[in-house]
Amino acid sequence: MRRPGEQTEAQFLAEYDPGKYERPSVTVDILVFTVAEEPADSYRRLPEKSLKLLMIKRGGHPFLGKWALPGGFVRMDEGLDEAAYRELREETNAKELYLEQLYTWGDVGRDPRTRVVSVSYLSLADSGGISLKAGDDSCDAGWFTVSCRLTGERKSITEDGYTLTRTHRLRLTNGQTALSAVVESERTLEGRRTSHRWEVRESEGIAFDHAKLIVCGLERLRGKLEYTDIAFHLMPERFTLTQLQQVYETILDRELLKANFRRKLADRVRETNEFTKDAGHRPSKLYRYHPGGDGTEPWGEGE
Amino acid sequence: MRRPGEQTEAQFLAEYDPGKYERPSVTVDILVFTVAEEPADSYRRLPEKSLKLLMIKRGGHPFLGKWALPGGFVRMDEGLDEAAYRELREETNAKELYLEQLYTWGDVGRDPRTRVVSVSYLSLADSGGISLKAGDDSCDAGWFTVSCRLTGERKSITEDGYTLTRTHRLRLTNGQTALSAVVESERTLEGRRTSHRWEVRESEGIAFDHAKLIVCGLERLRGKLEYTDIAFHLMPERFTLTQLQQVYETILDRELLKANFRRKLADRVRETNEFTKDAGHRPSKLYRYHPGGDGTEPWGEGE
DNA sequence: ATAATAGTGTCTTTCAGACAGTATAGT
DNA sequence: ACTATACTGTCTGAAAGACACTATTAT
Repeated sequence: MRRPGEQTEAQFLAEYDPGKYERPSVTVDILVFTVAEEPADSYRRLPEKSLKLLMIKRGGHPFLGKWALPGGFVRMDEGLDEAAYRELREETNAKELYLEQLYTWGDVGRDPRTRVVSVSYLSLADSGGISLKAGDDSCDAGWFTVSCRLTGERKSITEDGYTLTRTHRLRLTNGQTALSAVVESERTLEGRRTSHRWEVRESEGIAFDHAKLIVCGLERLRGKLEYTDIAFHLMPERFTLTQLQQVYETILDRELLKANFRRKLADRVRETNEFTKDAGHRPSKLYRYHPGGDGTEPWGEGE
Repeated sequence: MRRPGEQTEAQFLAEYDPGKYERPSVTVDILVFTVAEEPADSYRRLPEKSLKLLMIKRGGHPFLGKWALPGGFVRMDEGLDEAAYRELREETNAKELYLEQLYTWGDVGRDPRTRVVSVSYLSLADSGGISLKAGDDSCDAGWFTVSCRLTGERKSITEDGYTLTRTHRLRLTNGQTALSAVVESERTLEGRRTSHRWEVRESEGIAFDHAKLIVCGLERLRGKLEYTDIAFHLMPERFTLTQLQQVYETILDRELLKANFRRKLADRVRETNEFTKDAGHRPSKLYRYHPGGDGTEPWGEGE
């Protein structure tokens, strides 16, 4: 860096020694969500839906036997998105998944091995459900039903601002396996300075700090659901409007009024001539996604 | 990773060799925006405002003499946000800046020295303008007036989706120094798969791929302006509603109707007993930010 | 008085929310 | 006939957009 006038850029690059400084490792971690149908209670009732998240059982240290998000180290010759796609292909048989960068986590102590900076991604699979690759000798993958509830909210006003602390209880279940965690989100305003921190308070069965990546990603998924067309990545090619509404309701964890929902999504959807059949009630028209909608897919990356 | 049963986690960690794999470097790059007043034309007219961005002149290779975003390598013992704050303090005298993570850039060839993954941040300074540190021997910092215009938009419909290409012309000026770039954003939908790429087509005087970080960050700033209270970080402690409106207009690059603007922001603002004076016209009431507003600062990170 | 900005009132349109009603398959 | 879902019509109130109007200071 010093005495730059004495070197051309080409000389500088030729003599550059990348080994001079110690560096963090860089990984990608991917939140793969899907909405799946639970077995139906009765021949008439529509099946319930639930939100699922793909987790991988760790086959090595650290956190041996705990469950982690799919992901891994970024190689020197691949971009970040590329690495995320590669990791996805290593775990699943799906090729065409939605993928979007979420947030980058780089706290100092978050991996016991060494300093790790982790770029998290959001991925969505259609409710047909993608198939998982047969587990290698040392690892195992599974879809976990996600439930995340706000269990506490505390706002304390200080003289110069406030602190808003929200406590979330995350539960992941897959058959007899149950994982859980308590994650706190703390938003502070002090004068002009704001900060937002996520902290894992308890974590049972979930590796690393992945519980907070999950809770944070879930909030983002909910947010984006309301102002983008992201939901269609969770749908099969053809679907009924009720199915679409169920996907919204499942993720938002709240009921919506049918008439209003249909009005709002009418311009993002095109009807087909097909109908469902063999349900215990009136058949329902099938629709396809129609992207042109209103054109206002809002800006940028990351959101 | 192999034969995990033979080792405890403690043993594994003790023997872990972080030097085994080659790793990327990790940097932070910060977009520091502010809105500044241009010198007034007449004693009566209100001064015009313009959006400014902090840039640093490179004092070493690579890109010697070009202008880059403030930033630098993340140290092994500091978190990402911490690194961003440290870099900001190294360049400016401001302590209390708004800081928010934006996006992480990790294309393979983006730095000629070595593989660099760069976490970009958005920072806002109030229009009082923060003072810059005296330049070191080898570098120089300055506020550049930002202008970014959409110069082309092309949508091509394919059989299975579409491609939307938008071309932006970015101009940065500071006195006689003028930098410019052409940045393309390409959004593709093919069946279920979507992708979004940013590409720098031309870049005059701007180091690395920073032109695209700037254009992408600017889009995010515009987006967030409309649905968060982010704008108040650009305001001094007390301000008039017209000043606040000017900040919105400057960033959005479009005029707003006064009555509607005031109605919309009424609940985020508290009046004081003070007024401006010595303007060539009716004095204006001064306001303060009132956070409680509607409480709906929407979710998560990044976003 | 005048120029320039400060600030208010109100009309219209759009849209979200709520809810009541009709339609139609399968058993 | 009955059940469960499919689908539509319409009322209300809130908010966005547009615009016209009044108020107040320094020169």
